[in-house]
Amino acid sequence: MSEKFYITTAIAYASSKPHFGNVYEIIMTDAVARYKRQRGYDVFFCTGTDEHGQKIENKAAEAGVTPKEFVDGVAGQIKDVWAAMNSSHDKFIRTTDDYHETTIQHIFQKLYDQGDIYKDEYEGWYCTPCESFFTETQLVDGKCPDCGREVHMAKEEAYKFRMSKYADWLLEYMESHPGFIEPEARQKEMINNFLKPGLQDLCVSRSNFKWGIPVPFDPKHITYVWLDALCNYITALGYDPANEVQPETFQKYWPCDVHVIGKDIMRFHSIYWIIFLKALDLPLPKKIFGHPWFNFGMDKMSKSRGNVIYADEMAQRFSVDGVRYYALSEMPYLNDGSITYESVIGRYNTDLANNLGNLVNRTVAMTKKYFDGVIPAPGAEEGTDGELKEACAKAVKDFCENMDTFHISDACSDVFTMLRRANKYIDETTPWSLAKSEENRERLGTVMYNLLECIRIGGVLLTSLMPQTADSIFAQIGSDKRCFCSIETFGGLEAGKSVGEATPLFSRIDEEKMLAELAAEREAKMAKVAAKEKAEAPVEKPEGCALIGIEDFMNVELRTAKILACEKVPKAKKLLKLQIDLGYEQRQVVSGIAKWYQPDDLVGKKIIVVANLKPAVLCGIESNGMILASGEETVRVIFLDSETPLGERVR
RNA sequence: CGCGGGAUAGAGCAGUCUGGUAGCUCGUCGGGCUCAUAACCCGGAGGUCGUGAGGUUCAAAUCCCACUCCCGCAACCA
Repeated sequence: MSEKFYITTAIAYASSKPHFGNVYEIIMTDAVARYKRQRGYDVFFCTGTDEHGQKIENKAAEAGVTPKEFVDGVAGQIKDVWAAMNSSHDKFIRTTDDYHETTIQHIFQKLYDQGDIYKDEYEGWYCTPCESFFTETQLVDGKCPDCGREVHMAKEEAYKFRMSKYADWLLEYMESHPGFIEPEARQKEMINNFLKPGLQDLCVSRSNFKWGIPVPFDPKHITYVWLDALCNYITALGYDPANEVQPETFQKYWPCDVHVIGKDIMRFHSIYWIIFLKALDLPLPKKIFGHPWFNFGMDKMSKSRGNVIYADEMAQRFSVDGVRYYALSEMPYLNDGSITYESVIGRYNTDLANNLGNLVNRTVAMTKKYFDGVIPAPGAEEGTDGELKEACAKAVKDFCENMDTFHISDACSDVFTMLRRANKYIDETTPWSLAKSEENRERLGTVMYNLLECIRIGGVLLTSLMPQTADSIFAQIGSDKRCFCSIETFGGLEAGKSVGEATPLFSRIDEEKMLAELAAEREAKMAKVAAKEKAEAPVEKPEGCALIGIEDFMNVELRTAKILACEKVPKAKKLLKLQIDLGYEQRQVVSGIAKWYQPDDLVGKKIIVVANLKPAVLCGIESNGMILASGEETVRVIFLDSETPLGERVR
């Protein structure tokens, strides 16, 4: 019986259609899954959608549909994009699937019964009109990020998971299991940033919105995202703590061999997920791989920049395999990759059309021409035949090593190095010269055979990266020997069979022309976005706050002050540390305006401060007050006339 | 002094663990070939290997030390 291999992607959040950056994960995971299948593993490849949460609830409300209707639509789009990328997943789980919801309730109950989950209070900033809690960092100017109104400290009952109980065990586990998280640097990040400082208990329920899985014994609460979402990896296999015996699928495939995730959610997988599993007394996944992201040129992709690239739209231009190959070959192992149309077209033309496509085309065409399309039997080894064979053997070996360690772009280049060697081999052997005299017939046959065999080996390797292209290669060289076992030694291709039609695999792209088209399209998109913004801008009247009496206002003690000294807070990106003079006393204030003001430019300026604000500590530095400033995207401090006396009350 | 990764030709990267001629892809310039998709093959130019006339060594991109700058993670707009 063959060895199993369970591989997952993170489930995609069903709030909007995924763009090219989001699609890398499914392509990469699919490539690994296909590769493992080829190597004879019994693979289970799972992906899906995360469909609960407040953001979806809000988006649905905006769209005027129920949350379920909303996620049905987006999940459909996501499935379509996955299909457009030719994903071969075995399972697509949705967190709104009934078996998942039931099981999550059982899991919640079990963890509660055994004391890992306990009832507590959640404390945070609460916006009453929005019925929402926010963390410190979510607030915008100390106000509700959604409606801009005042928030206040409030408590709400909530269920928490006792992470602290498992913290020591996990630290010990991570430190004794190098390679558990890859790339290795990410494991260090987790240990140093989260485990060593100590773990906070995690809030696992919410009661301020409804769209989620109800807590079974306390239905006014719903299960908060991470417990719900992460458990998809086991519910998808049929796990349920209520089962006497777990189903065969679960027994067979769990534990997971690798969770492929984006580096941004590493923390949830490597800490919370592992602890949940420990609490459920289940075996741990063998590996978590955190991949980087694609940026557009130097920028993050965003709608307002007009640079969002959708994979399915790209596929219309560059074909599915063009997109797959680009993503796989261009993404670095550790750091973020960058996508530009120049590089997409470059990869496509150089590697796919010229190196691969043209090699197949010229080889098949010559086989047709010189041997009537029948694959000749090879004769004695001569000249650089040995070098070609060595190049093939090396490619197979390197490719496997790189695929096994998720160095996908290196694996890509292993194949193309071999193909380049084959092109060179044609030049070395000059089949067209050999074809001129009958006495070279056997040599010519050997050369053609070697080329076709080399292409076949390439086809086997490319099967996981570019499935459709591989199909086409095998059709053209007239072989269906596609298993890995057939390329362990050179010479698996069967002589005597007929090659197929020589059809170009990838037709070259006119770079200038396409870039012009793309530029025009982008401009149109930008114009649309700009027009939309313009149309919306004047309408955008702030909601404002509730009316207050003069006494409320007078509770805020605003006073004039002068900046005596100012410096950057060393380790902070956004903070400036100011020494201010109120006339009657001097104080230190920390303000998040470093992005807009140079420290020297502020010294001597007069400003307004909130003088009776409770002290706070930011980045380890105490702040006693707040400087008045306006704006969000661009912040402008409110400066006073230089004649203004210090310490005056502002009203 | 929060933790980690990095700086190598115009661009993107390998080489660093295990010191010993600086390499690959793209681009560029020149040549070759004509089977093929103006493709393919060969050659040239282009590098103080971030800085320190630092340290160790017969020998340093590689090991050690100091510094500068970038990036990731964390923290942070009172």
